[in-house]
Amino acid sequence: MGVVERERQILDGAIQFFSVHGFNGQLRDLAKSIGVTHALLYHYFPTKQALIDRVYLEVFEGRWRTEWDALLDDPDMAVEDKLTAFYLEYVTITLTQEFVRILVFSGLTDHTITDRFFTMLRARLFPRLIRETRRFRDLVSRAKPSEREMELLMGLHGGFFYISMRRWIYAQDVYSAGSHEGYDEQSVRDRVRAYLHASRESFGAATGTTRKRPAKLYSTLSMKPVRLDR
Amino acid sequence: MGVVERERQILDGAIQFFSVHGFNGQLRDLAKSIGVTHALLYHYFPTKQALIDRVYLEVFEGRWRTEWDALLDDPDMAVEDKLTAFYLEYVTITLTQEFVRILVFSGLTDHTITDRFFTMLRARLFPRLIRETRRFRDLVSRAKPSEREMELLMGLHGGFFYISMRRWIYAQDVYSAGSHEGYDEQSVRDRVRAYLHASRESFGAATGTTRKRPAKLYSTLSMKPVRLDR
DNA sequence: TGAATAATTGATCGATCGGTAAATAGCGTG
DNA sequence: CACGCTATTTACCGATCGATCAATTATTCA
Repeated sequence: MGVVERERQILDGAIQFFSVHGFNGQLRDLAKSIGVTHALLYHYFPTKQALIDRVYLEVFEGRWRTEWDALLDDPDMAVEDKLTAFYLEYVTITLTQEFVRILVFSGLTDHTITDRFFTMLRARLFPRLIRETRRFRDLVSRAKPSEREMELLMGLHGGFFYISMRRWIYAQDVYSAGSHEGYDEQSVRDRVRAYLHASRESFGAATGTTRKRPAKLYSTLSMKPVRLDR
Repeated sequence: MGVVERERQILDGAIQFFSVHGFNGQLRDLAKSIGVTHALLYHYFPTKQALIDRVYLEVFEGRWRTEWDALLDDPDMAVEDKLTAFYLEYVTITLTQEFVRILVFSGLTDHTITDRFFTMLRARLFPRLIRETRRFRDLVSRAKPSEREMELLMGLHGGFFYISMRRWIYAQDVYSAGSHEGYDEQSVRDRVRAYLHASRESFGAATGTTRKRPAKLYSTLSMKPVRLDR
């Protein structure tokens, strides 16, 4: 077998294997699951740690779709539809078995992958969600989100993460009677609406230094490529 | 040292140790953290697995406060206050570092503790929360919750679980500027309100076989000790 | 105090597991 | 076919780790 295919095969096998057995899993067992001897692994990866690092890299990279930036920045889309569409994809594409389990394994030991992942969420996702949430209540502001604001968002986000916890960590059979084999759109929408309306109720009108704009005008106004605050 | 104190000491040390290092942690290291030799552990526990089983038992039992049954069944308390009070305690009392980390370690390998814990939640907590949610929308029904109804609830519940995920698995510093050192009451209330109002909006009025009662009457009517459906 | 008993340790075994290296099988090329 | 190179395996090393047990220290009690 060619060196590149074999490496690919080992990597895929390792992702699958480690996501199930954790990084304490034996290389001999991993090799057996691929159908080779454990000594062969050392032909492609110098140490176990090097293999683990590659696994980290593989499951992490490309986990965020660049289209999501555009989706979340789209000024013509209703906030509710946008968040619903996003989380529907996020749950099925990002929160896969391998990713979630490896993320949690990582979180329990070294925090290499969790730290990187959360840094990314804080940079690319949360500011956009906060901005859209404010937009939903006809408010435009670049002010740093209050902790209360963030916690409400974390409630939404964590609720979705919990779906994959139940699925891939606790091995529960999760509701999936929805349309496409993934999670049910209606349930995503329910949660998004709950969140948005609660936000409106809790933080309702703009005061002080924040500016308020009519919804109609704002929603058709092309948003500048938003500088993601910190 | 007396046999009972030593066993207690080993058990406490084991809970702490395993919650940090997982169950692959070496008995020699555990023993060192206690200040004894690893051979001594075998004087109190026949095998490593036996010790692990006791650890499972210890962290699991008493994790659910019996007062919570009464709290959730209290007919005179407003639903919003009740859920807020409950989750505020739940997050600080149940979702401790040792418990959450051991729960997750268990979930990643054998599912002994997660299965038991979820069985308990499904028996003691979720039916009560569904009942109270329905009560909030002036509805009394023993009908099996629809999957949509359950998923909305899972969104709330999972959001709270996510707090301890961030804290104890991902080692993020979580919002805790609230009153008592635990989680902030306002943020709990925000989420509970979001959930309850979304429930009212989504499932609003009673139809078909379900019965509807005036809120006033219902809220002062002493609820029979509720049979927890399955 | 001293013998009996309990608590604790040190030494050791055997299996596991990451890593190494020599031997072998497979394969392309002149 | 033979040569050379790569892919793969077999055998082995050394450290780790659960488990055992005889030896040693502490404790109890007559």
